[in-house]
Amino acid sequence: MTINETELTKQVRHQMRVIRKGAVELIGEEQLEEKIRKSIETGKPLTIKFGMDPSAPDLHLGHAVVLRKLKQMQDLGHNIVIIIGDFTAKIGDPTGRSKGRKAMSEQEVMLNAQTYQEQVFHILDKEKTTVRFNGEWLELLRLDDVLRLASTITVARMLERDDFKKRFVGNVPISLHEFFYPLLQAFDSVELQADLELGGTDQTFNILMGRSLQKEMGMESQAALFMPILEGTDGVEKMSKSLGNYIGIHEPAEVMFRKVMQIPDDLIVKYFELATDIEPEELDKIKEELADGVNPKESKLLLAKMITQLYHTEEETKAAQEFFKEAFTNKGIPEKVDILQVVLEQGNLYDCIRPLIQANVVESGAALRRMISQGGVKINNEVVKDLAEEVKEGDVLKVGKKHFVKVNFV
RNA sequence: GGAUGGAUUCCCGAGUGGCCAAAGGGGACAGACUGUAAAUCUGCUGCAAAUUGCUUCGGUGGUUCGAAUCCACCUCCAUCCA
Repeated sequence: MTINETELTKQVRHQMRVIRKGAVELIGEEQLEEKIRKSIETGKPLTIKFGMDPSAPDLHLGHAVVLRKLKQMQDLGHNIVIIIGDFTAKIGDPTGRSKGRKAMSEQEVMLNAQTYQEQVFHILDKEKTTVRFNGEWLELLRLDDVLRLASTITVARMLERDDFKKRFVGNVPISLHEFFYPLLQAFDSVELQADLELGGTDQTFNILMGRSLQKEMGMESQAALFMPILEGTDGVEKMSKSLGNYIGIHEPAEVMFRKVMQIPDDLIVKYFELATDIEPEELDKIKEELADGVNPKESKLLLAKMITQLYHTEEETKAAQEFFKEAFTNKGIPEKVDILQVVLEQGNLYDCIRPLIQANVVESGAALRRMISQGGVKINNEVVKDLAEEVKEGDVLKVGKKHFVKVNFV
């Protein structure tokens, strides 16, 4: 297949534009352009690396920012390689950590990797994605290989890393083996001969290490593309499961919708940019409206709808919106609520304690008592005063702000 | 290897024999106000069918009527010296 120069240049430009869109930074831009040109000429796709730490198997919108970008590259015909860091999980990524992380068991890692893959393919095309475990090659390294790796970087350079520096200055322990995390994951790039690696800006150090290590090993350096970090629902910290400020991509539509509605107003635009496929013109319109003092709730409703719809069907999304409206705007009882099975003929709230704990509605009986004493528990929209309160078949309990359950005696 | 300081509840941190389920702050949660936003105010924050009982202050054992607090040993961390 021959292709003329003008057409080639056009295609290269197109690809570069797709790649750059929404990214914070692209390092090795000319090299990448050259690689893409070659790829089009030879018909050989680029190898694009994305590393995943199997400690957090629940994917959320923060991960989705990068994954959606990968999908776009996949659509351009490139080869996505997901590296599951089963071996590096033994160290634990020190990124953003203020203390060391406990090593995970092999079983845990495998289980997480499994869950992770299932979720990744909600976004990525399974056929065009390769999944590899870095234990495959890292386990084969000999001590002299490891020493050679370690010799490519100095302690001073390592300590430039923000998280290490903070810990060092703050007298928080840094184990020597943690220094190997960036090195080993850089070695993954060497092994794959990656052309491009993607990650959040928090991965800057790690990914750049891949570049320098490849060069050290006499191969062409990968380009590095950094995507912005998405803040969680608290609007301050990076979205993460452990901070509890995340919106999981597999969460039920109602939960997803509610959580999006919860984000601070000044994050609305960023969420549109990073978590939806909104057209630039439409986003401009929203920005204008926000500036004109239109109630941000309106744009947020649109945002919630768009995000929910990316991961759920249209009906589910609609139902989620109805649920939100009824439960929160109207402070009523939504139509669709979870069923709480209580193994008894009839009873009172005491009998519901165990089932409620099991259903993860409350943490403990004490927590339920606390909420009752503060007026946070309702039966059929009536505030409950104490635990002896009668509960009848079909009653709807509202516990706290967001839990609705219908009681079903069995 | 030596010297010193340290480990407290989700996090930070006070507590050095009983008044300690443990100050204060952060976070989380609940209520008011709202747009389930933000800000603010109030409450609340080990468990248990609960004026009481049970389990918690790095681990184990001890002293004592009584231990987060005293003693012994152990584990881990930091700082300084080598």
